[in-house]
Amino acid sequence: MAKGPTVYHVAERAGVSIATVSFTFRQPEKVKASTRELVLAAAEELGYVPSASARGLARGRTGALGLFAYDYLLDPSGGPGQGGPGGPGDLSQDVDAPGDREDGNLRLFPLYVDEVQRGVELECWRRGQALLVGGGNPANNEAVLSDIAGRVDGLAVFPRSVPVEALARIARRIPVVEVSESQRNRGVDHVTVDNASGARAITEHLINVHGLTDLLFIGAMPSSDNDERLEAFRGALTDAGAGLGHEPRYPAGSEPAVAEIVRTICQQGVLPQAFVCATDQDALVVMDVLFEAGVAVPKQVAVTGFDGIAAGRVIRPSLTTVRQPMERMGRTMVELLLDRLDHPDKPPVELRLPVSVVLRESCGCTPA
Amino acid sequence: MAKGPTVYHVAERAGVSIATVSFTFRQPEKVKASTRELVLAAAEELGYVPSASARGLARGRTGALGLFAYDYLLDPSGGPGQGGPGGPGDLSQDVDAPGDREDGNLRLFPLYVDEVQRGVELECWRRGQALLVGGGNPANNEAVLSDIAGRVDGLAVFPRSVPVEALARIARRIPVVEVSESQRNRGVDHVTVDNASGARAITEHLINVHGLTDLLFIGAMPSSDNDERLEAFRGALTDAGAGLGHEPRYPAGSEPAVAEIVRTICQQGVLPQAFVCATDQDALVVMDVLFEAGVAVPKQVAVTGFDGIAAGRVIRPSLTTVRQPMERMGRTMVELLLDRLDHPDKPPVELRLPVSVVLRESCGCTPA
DNA sequence: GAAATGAATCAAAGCGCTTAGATAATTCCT
DNA sequence: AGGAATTATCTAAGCGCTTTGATTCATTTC
Repeated sequence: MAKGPTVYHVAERAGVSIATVSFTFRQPEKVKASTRELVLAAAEELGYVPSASARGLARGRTGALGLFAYDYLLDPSGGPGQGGPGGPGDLSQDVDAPGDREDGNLRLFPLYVDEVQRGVELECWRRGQALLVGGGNPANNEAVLSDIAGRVDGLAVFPRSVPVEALARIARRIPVVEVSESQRNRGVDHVTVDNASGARAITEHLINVHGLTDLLFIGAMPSSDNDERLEAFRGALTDAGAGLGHEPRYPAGSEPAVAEIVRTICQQGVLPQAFVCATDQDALVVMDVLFEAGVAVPKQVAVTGFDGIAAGRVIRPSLTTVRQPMERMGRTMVELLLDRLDHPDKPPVELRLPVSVVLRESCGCTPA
Repeated sequence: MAKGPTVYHVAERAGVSIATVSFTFRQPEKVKASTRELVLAAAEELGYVPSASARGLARGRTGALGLFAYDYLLDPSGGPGQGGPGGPGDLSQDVDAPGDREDGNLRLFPLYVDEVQRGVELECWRRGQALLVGGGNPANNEAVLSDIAGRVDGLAVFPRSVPVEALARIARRIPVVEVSESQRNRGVDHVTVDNASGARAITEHLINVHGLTDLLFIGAMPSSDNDERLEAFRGALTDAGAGLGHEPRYPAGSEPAVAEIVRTICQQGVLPQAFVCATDQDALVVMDVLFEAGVAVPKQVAVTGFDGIAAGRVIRPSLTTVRQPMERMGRTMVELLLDRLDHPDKPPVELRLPVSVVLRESCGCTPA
């Protein structure tokens, strides 16, 4: 590509100074209409496109926001450096009809994070904000993160995608907002959901509507969200006067570990009345194993999830779950970031968004 | 945010020149190991994050690729400035269980473009490439586009998201790759699929396997892809010695127009044996209307689509279609872009990727 | 031990834009 | 008409980094 035209070329062509060219684009009202036309025409003829690098350097702001989107599907361990592959491989078979796999790469899409990402994108677009979407790369995660940080004015990150120290380092330079994980990274803004209410509501539903009291809580990865859900689960059980027939099996450590636990339970024939899963993904794993073991859901055992991912309404039986407002969460992250840019000194924000219980088939309800 | 540390600060702290600092990050092997440690330590302590703006300006490259992703769901007319909202509103009800709507904003996700976008992202991440995802905004589309163009070294665009002239203007500065629309924008690289083979194969399937000959081709938006599909459809019919019992209803102009046409056909009781739709989205509209009209698919009439979007395997009956390798297409776009950066003078490339027929329920087949 | 060779570091010139502050061109009054 | 008050434009100083060519330092060779 021939090096493109710059302000200098446009200025010369229009017979004005480079300052006027700049003003024409950044503060049109400061330039006399006739001059503006001149400059615009020159720019048009030359095919001038302002360099964002130069602008960013001069202004001290890049004008873009960043999203660090670790790919949980490539590395289902729940985060970088926490374990190897080996995850929802066979699981996706339930969802994707055979032959629908893309290049042999089984994928379960969109996931929770994907929908949040969608929200971030939509909100940025709505505001005409440039958005840099960075990808976690199991290998050189930190390098990528640092690269992105150097390109943006604010950064949105997903839970456990980044080591705390690295995040803290970035947060010293630019605003950072994290979704979930309210406990960690106390210096940065957070967007979370009301895990407690959700978990309590769905547990009480199982108890009150379906008359189930022997419930087992299970989940693969530890996180503050999951901790809160377990806590509320316990609370609901206690309040209902029901004991813990089955001890929670959380954190199981990984999805294969969850599968193994459920498999063992099936073999020993000590099924609970319901599996209350920490996340939808966990629930999918559980249902997968139950299916293999010939255990009928919800007839023999109920299953519930948490998140509201798309796959949950696709599988049979469809998954009763607690839905997070994922798109809204993404949008909110953008709002917080932009707000923080204007008010760097406001104390850290932690927004909790409401959730809603979605009753489907897996708990025994039959939706319309 | 306090203005962050720069090369100058790091250099001073480490007792070297700024050049050495730069070398430490860009060409580590040129710097003596001991010096490197010194610099790295200083950078670490200071929390130094290199400015991408400055680097970009100095190097003449931003180091990022761009994706211009017009949101077809916000504006289902198929492109900016082609019509208002009003589209798959009720349609998504088939897919989303009630209560699953997000903030009243019915969404059908992921769409064709979303999956291609996914491919672009994954490939960029894999290569550690920064990716700027720009959003089309029905209002100031061109401004946004220009802004993005100024931020990246290469741009991937979706069909009909950008007026030809605007695209041409950009393409003079940086490499551009477009997905589909092989006819337009002849100066830029293209990634397309073998529309003809796909359309022919699925048509022949209807004819040979299901013995249907009275087929109606229908689609909302005109595009070179759809043109090719219609062409192949006609060819298959001719070769089979079957006439056109029903004239193609393409381009219908919009999704509501498609719905209207099908509705009329139902009322007049002149149903074809099958609706061969230009896209999956068209097929979903068709099936939606047929359902309302009480026409059984595939019993009374078969329906086929083209694209292979996720929704197609979710609805009942599931949609027989021609699957495009969407993720691969996205990945290919990135490859082309990077390749083009190294070889600016190679003649324009047009890659055609193969497609595959996916037989599901809507044609009368019953997949495993 | 001096010259020659190679390695490591540095000085300095931009990259294309923004934006004070200075200057020039208009407009408004009296 | 002449000067004050505006308005429009320009001059010039960076913004933080990369990179060439020069310089310095360390090592090798005769």
